Amino acid sequence: MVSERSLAVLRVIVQDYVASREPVGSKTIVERHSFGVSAATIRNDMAQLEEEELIAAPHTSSGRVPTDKGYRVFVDQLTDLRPLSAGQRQAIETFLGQSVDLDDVLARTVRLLSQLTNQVALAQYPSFGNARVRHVEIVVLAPTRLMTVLITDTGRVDQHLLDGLHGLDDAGLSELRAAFNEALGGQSLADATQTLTTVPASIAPAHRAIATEVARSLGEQVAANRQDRLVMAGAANLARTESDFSGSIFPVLSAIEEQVTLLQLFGEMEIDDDGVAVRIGHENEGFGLGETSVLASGYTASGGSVARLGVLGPTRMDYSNNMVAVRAVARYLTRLLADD
Amino acid sequence: MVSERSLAVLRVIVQDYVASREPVGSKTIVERHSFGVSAATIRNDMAQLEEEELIAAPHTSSGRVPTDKGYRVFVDQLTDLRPLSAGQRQAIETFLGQSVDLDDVLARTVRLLSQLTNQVALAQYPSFGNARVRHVEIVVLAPTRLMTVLITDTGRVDQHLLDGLHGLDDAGLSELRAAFNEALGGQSLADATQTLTTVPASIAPAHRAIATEVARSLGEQVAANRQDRLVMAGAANLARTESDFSGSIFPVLSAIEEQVTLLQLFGEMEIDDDGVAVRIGHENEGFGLGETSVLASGYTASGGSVARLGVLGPTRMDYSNNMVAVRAVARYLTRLLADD
DNA sequence: ATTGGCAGTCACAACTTGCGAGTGCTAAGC
DNA sequence: GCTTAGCACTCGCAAGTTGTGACTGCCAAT
Repeated sequence: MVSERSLAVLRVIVQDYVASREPVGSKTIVERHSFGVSAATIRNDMAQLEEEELIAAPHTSSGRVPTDKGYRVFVDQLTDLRPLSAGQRQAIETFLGQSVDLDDVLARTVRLLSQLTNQVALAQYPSFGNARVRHVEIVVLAPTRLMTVLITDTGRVDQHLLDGLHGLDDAGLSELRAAFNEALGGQSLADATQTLTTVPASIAPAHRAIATEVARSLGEQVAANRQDRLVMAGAANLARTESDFSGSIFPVLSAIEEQVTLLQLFGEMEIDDDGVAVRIGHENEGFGLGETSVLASGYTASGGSVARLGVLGPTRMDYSNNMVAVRAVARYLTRLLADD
Repeated sequence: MVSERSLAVLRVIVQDYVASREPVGSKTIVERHSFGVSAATIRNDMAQLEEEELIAAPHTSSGRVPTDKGYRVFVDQLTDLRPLSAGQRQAIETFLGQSVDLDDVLARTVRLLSQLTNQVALAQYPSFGNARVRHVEIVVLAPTRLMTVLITDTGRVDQHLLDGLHGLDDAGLSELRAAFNEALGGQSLADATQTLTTVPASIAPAHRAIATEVARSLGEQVAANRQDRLVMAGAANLARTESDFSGSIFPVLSAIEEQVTLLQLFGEMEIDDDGVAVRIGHENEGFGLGETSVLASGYTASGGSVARLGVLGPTRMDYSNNMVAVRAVARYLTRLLADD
């Protein structure tokens, strides 16, 4: 079992190592922190911590470095995150307050978060949730090519191309447009999926084939709401912290370009009430991110749907500070998007 | 003046250096290429090239490396770019052919291009050009918050949020929706800007204030068509080629996150008929990209508007190969987007 | 349980050395 | 006049060497 003081020692080891990037030894600890005991005692505690695999020595007779397990214990012990400074709160409000649309809100959010944390920031687009169909538009791009546009009352807009269609005239187009809008307008997306299949039957035979295609296309758009998109900012911060990665940052950059991977990773993280979830180092091994940690929180969009946002960086990061930033931004975003 | 053979020597120096990343000496040249002369002669030619500042020696008595000026001469001499292999053509077609909408086309394009070149690939969204208004939608997100959506017949969709509005009921909303669609539908964007200002006058006084706001919002959307967006892929390739940059890749990554910068850079590049423009090294100094080269070509979108696409990478890159890839993808994209 | 002391370990930086690649120059050859 | 062989010279780089300093682990004393 690790003593209370040993945990305190772990804490300062993590803090000092994160701050200085250098293995920390017993002597530095007693110098920089007032433990009221001698270096030798600290050494005994460190032996305990090493026994439990919370810290490790990069090479014999050098200072110690936290292991992933050590970071985990450290993070789990963090309970009272101290709030942001007034200036930082101010920055969030002024920066996000000027957004013009959802795209803009999220773009600004990730830029802000990456600046607050000096890490890569990620945000997931909110899913449709219980949105309703606001309007359906069918646009002719070329004689045989159409685009369908689906607008929901949560402000999301989806487009889809259709090609290789024949025999559609202006009258038919009007008929289709009217029929789909009539049938779908105001319906929830869940209902719309059902309704869609019945529309083609009500269309004049001459255009029924096209109607079926359009229905299929819209169906895909409705279905597509689940595979959300992701916005990202601050990838340059990875280059700054490059030396925290054993090899090149190439695999890390590759991994974060794969949005699918990140969405899956986000999806696996369980966020407890109002908090921030943390995945550390090897816990992300399967995603090609074994040397990075991910912090995530959730925000609520106007439709009531919950989406994720967070930061990603080297295992050696300032967890305390970054958790505060992620939580604060998530909360503010929820407030901003709330139906006020 | 540089002799004909000296230029040939420059050519092989560039090729060998790009391939091996090592300064190339006179001996290696005669070994690997059949010039029919001895190393000493090559040395004389190299002295000529050095005189003209086309090559330089990293340190006394080591092989030579092309200067930016050397790359420039090399690129300008490239005339007959040999076409892509059949397999690569096939890859382009199958990969881009499955796209579902414009977002998807461009996302696939940059991914493809970054794979073909092993560099960072960029593509600019086509601007509205001479598009026409297809439909205007006004969506209520919350009692005092609206979203305006503008759809054009080129398939572009723009959204904009409005906040702090009061006194809008369902009837007013219908009136606005009808009035704006009636007034704008089918108009070119240039005309729409004028028309917009006249709409509020036709609205019942109770909603005129809101109508003015909506008109302003739509006006901004029309205006926003000129500041285009950019998509990007393959940033990880920068990490792969990291050693080609003198310091860290941090400044480079920072620079390419600034889309404004890149759009400006693209804007400054003049693309001659059906070709590929190249900016080398220090020519991009002002953009914080003094150690990178940018290749760009243009493609034509359905509206007839021309947008840019290209790749960015370290000065030491395979210009020949990459120019071929950029040109081929640009051409295919134009064909794909053409009204066929 | 805590402490001072001490021997032992090991990474790292500074320095030295030898090697090899490559150049520039000169004088002779075609 | 262009080309060539030969040779002295220059350096970067890798390998080997040494000294230093930071730590640890253990032991005996408090």
